[in-house]
Amino acid sequence: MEKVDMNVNETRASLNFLEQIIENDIRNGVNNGQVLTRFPPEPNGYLHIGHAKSICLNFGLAIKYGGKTNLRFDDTNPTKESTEYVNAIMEDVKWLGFQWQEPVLYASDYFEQLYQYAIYLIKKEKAYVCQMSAEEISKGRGTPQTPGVESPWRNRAVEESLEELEKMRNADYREGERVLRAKIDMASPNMWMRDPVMYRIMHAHHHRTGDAWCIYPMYDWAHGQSDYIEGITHSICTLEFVPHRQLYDWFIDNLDLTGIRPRQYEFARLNLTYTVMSKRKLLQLVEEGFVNGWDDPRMPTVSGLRRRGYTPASIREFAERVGVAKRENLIDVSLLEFCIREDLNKTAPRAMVVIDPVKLIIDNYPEGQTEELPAVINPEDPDSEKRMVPFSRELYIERDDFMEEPPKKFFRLAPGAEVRLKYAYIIRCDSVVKDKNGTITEIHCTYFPDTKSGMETTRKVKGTLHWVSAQHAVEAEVRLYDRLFRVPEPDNVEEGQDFKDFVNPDSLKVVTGYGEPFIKSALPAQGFQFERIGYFSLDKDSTNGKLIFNRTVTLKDSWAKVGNQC
RNA sequence: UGACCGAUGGUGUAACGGCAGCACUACAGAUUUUGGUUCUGUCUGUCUAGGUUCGAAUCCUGGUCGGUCAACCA
Repeated sequence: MEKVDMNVNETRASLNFLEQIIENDIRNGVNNGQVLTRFPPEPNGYLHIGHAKSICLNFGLAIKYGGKTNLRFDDTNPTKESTEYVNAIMEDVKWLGFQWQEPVLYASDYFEQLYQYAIYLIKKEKAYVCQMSAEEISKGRGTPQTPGVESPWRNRAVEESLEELEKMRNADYREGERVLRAKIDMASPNMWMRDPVMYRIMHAHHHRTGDAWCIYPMYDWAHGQSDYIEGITHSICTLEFVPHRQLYDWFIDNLDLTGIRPRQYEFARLNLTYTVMSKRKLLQLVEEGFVNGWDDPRMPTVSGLRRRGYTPASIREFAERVGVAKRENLIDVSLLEFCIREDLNKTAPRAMVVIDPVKLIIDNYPEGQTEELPAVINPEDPDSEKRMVPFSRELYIERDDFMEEPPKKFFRLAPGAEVRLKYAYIIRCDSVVKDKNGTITEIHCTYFPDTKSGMETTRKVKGTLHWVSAQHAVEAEVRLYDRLFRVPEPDNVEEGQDFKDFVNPDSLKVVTGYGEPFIKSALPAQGFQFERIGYFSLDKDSTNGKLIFNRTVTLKDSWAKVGNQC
């Protein structure tokens, strides 16, 4: 007995508030200790990193406590929803590594049941058909400080409301002419209790139910009931739904339901610096051509992150580190970047690629000679295999790796300086050739044959450079991605300013670089690390037979640092 | 100035009446065939005023600050 308590206390120390709630419920035998959560996206856009947090939470909780998670599409507003979004969402959830309880569910599966529930409430005199206009209803609701006024239709006969509702369903009315309202309390301090709308008329084609319905339930009249029908135990949503909870409970109470009682809990949604997270705004970026689609690698969408080289594990880790609480937060993107670096560092194959090439010629290396030098594919992996890298007299190195007049702490190549070429020899720079504009076109060096990689040598160098053999190099089209926004809080700019004014015009650059032949054979491995340049991944796109890489410029990488130093 | 939610380093998040801890960031050092990785260290924190208590980040009261709510969106 004592031992159990101690264990509880020990594990408790690291539990978030939702885990505490669930453990309490299990301990108290609530729902026989069953846990069934749900992830309920509206299919009106692609999932973003904020949804990923919710997914990890809902699925993670169920996994931790031996439960299941439903995937339910909250498809109650046909004008905004589509099958394209449904499919994209399913793909993203699967890609993140989670399995929902089959089958996939839809709020629209319950339209008939909801309709019957509505009849029940009308008969109980807890709902009525109102024929005020949207504007009148809104006005009648009052303000948070002042009570609203009751609708003149509020106390109409039950039979009348029943008939009206049927007429609504039978398309006897145009949009806006009738709504079904719950009869609660027009003076409630909670605006959502002032006779909220349950059904509205929409003569719209639904992506699943087609034209079967012309009345559609509102969120509040669909969500809790869907939870109940499915037997959801813990219905977890974001903080802005806190005021809805009272209504959520009211519907369930007044329906006199006797099954598993779902409970709503709220957590703070994710906010990220330099990132817009609202679906509405992301849709604008897509529609107005700021990006090339929902899955543009600069987008904070799950599909965008995927194309950018993020792994499912890194996103799950991020969700874990971000934590769960009820206070507003603004997470630094550097945490997300840390998570992908941490993952890729352990798993990503390495290769050398030169993005901004300048030719380096080793004058004392025999013309026409080629050597195959062994290189480690992944130094973090003890079992890593080796690849052979061709070496010859003419190489490309990074333009930034050479400075004619180096500052004091510059460890790389400069006139008279010595550096090691990774996996190869130590070289010394003797001279440079420039074109008429003063741009360096060739760097001439001497190599020391007795410094070949693996040999003992007394020569000490501070710098090591990556390189590719000019004649063997594979040409690669490289896409460099920077942050989409220039400001930390694009969601929160000053009044009168548009978040789109802060889109970074340089967020995408396409350049041609040169890579080892190895990268060609390693296709289509996901997640590359290029020596000293940073992490790359292969994009799905491949045009003109060229290799396309995503470069995550915002990831920590010394290449960018050097750029800043100069 | 209605109701509700919240307030712990630059950023997140723990501590549930008993030593304010962890991670990210930043900076410094060590290692390094890339300035990466790895390792070590440093800086910085309980919104405020009272109260309860041997003892308060934690409980109570007032204040301050931030957020949410008046769609026939979700």
